[in-house]
Amino acid sequence: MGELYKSGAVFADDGSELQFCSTCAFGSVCLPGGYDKEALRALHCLVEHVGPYREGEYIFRTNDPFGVIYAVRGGTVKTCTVDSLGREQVLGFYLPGEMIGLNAIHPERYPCDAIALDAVYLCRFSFPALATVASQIPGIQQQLFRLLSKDIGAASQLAADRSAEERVAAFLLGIAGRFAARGFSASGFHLSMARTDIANYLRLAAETLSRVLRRFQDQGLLAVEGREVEIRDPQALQALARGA
Amino acid sequence: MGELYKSGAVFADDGSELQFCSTCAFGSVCLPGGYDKEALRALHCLVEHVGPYREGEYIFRTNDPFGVIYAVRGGTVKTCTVDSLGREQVLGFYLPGEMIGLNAIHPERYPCDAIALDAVYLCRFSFPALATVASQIPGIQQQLFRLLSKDIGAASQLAADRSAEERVAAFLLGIAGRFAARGFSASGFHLSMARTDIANYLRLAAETLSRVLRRFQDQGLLAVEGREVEIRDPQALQALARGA
DNA sequence: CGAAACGTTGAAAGCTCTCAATTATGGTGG
DNA sequence: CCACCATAATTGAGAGCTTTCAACGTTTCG
Repeated sequence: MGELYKSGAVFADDGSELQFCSTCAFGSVCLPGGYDKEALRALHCLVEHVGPYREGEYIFRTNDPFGVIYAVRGGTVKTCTVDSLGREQVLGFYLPGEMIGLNAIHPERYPCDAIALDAVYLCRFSFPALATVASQIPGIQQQLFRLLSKDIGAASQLAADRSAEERVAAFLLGIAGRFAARGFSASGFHLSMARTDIANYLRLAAETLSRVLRRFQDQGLLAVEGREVEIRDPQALQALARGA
Repeated sequence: MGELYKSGAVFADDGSELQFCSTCAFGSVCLPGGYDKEALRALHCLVEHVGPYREGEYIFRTNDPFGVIYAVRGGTVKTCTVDSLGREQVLGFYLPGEMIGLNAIHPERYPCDAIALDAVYLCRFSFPALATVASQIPGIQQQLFRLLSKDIGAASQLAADRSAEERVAAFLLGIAGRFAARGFSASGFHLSMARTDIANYLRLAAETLSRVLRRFQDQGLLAVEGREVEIRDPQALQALARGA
């Protein structure tokens, strides 16, 4: 439930802590199997577990002053902006293990809203504190650089000029890959976001997305029932995603 | 000219060095007026001035192993990818003071080509060395985080779903702002990139860009002669960029 | 059960693209 | 210095993909 500030003393109860970390963006530097025990302790010292946020709840809002970043521990988050005409633009979806708020470092304010799509649990890191730790532990600094760099790539990917089919295929494969990376099935999964959100994220009309999904189903590439997706022909989808 | 490795001893001849730095992405932490003399020395110690690259020359290529990032010292650089079907996608244009290569940290390979659009001079930083300095000098680490975060914002901006007119208006104002930030005129400037590149960057056909520019001229919003641009009605452009 | 939100399907309109032709522009060689 | 070619930019017309508008089916939940 509520928000628990984790003091340094918390290291004792390792069990559950490490569970969380196994899916976290800092997992690689943070896990006990890893060689950097020191990093582990430092991180655990400054992390706060927060949540659950319920569906529709805001984690932060556009223009909130920046101070913390989050790792998703459970659930799904979407980030989005609303422009001056009131048009919403979904910027990203975040699954367990992924990081939110990195795009706020520069403007020093969150440049988007972050909204829970289901029950969401997060790890919260004070960014100044994290930066301090990062300057002492190279692995953590490195990981932050990597995460930031990765987000540039993700945004560039989204900006690519591609057809509706390419976008949808790439999106589904992307989600599948991210689930797979966390040990879930890459062929069958549940989408926790609405069609409208997916369509908006892909810069398509909801109707277009619907039609593309139907076409893919008719071609036997996948099966969709509501928010349940089963990928039947990853090869073909891959080809489509690359622009076949 | 050739590439000069700057040893620590170089600090002596300050004049020209500081000239360069005044337009560099590290200017704020690096300039002598700033409070961090130490940062200045550390950076000067590991920077290499390289160039000129001539128009069309590659600074790095897709899949080159990552090792260095660059600050543009003079000239203009474009970055772009070429997808499996041979379609080019311009990712960005970089003016003096801006940083290239940050999106290569994560994949550990450059995910794009970087090509000189005119005579280009760069400052080259070994990234590992820079990271080491960053862990010793908080201001530099902070600046790197900022630069990375800023690039996420830039890429997201590009990914936004906007009409041709919105894109073109925003692009021109963006360039104007970046020139202005460096002390040049924001109302009149020279574009060092071809129409095709601009169009591609904006995810438009070259013909569409041409038509939008004509429309803007006919409406008295700007004057274009070849690559010379004069912004006549920034207000109106701003309104268009926001989606009027 | 019924309202409301969500998702799908159909038809028509629109914006942008593609194709084609024409006009500049720039560099090269005579 | 001018002719000439190659490249870049502009303009026009038609096609196409995606969007918009509208209606209908479905699911959720009070």
